[in-house]
Amino acid sequence: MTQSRRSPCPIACTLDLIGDRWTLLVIRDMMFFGKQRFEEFLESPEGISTNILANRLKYLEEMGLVEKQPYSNHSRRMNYQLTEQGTSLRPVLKVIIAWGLKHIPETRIPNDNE
Amino acid sequence: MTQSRRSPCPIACTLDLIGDRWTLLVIRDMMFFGKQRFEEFLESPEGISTNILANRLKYLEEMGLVEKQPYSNHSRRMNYQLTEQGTSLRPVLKVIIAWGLKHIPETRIPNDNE
DNA sequence: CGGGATCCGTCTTGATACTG
DNA sequence: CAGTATCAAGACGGATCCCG
Repeated sequence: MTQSRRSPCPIACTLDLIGDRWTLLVIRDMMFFGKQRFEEFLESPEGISTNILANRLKYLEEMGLVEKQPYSNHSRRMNYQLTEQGTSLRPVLKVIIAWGLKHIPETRIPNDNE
Repeated sequence: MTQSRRSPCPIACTLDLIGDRWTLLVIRDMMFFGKQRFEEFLESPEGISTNILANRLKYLEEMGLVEKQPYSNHSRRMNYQLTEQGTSLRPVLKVIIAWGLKHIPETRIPNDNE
């Protein structure tokens, strides 16, 4: 995952961060649905599997887009929250949503876990 | 490649189209550098390999984002051009460029084949 | 029970060699 | 020049296991 960059191009570098089929969906769940826990991400309709989710959360944490905090002292619950860096992706998500809604038939804003 | 959709979410569906490490770079080359031929895409600094490029071009054509035309009657040269659908991705590219420039160190607008 | 880690079969990726 | 064939390596998806 820590590949050296392919070029100085901001598109190439951004794709190295979030250019796959899952990462932005995890960020979507945090940003628009307020999800914070491992199990909540698993409930999303796309059906991410546990190893992929764990991998992406760890990578997002390493890249500084997500912060992990213990939920309390006495449980293993973890909270995953967007950092400021992560939140700054909102315009990217917004424009992708707009493009998808306009150009891909039968897409629509889903509910929480639909 | 013709997977059935994971959900009606516009983000998920858009990622199924362009959510990988190469597709948007090919579109970048067409949109901002005016590249049209197979060989030109190969010259980009990220170093896409020929089978990946052929695969992505074919898929983009199938999805209606790119059109392929013979360059002339007497050569095998092909021209790849963005369709209107493909061109409509410009705002997506723009916001990704802006995000990358701002949030990833040492990124910059590259020249043609740099 | 929640949050993973591990294993395994399958699918995808990518580098290279090869072809018309 | 514009791809296709081949093949190794890696990613994915699912199931299972493990640990507090």
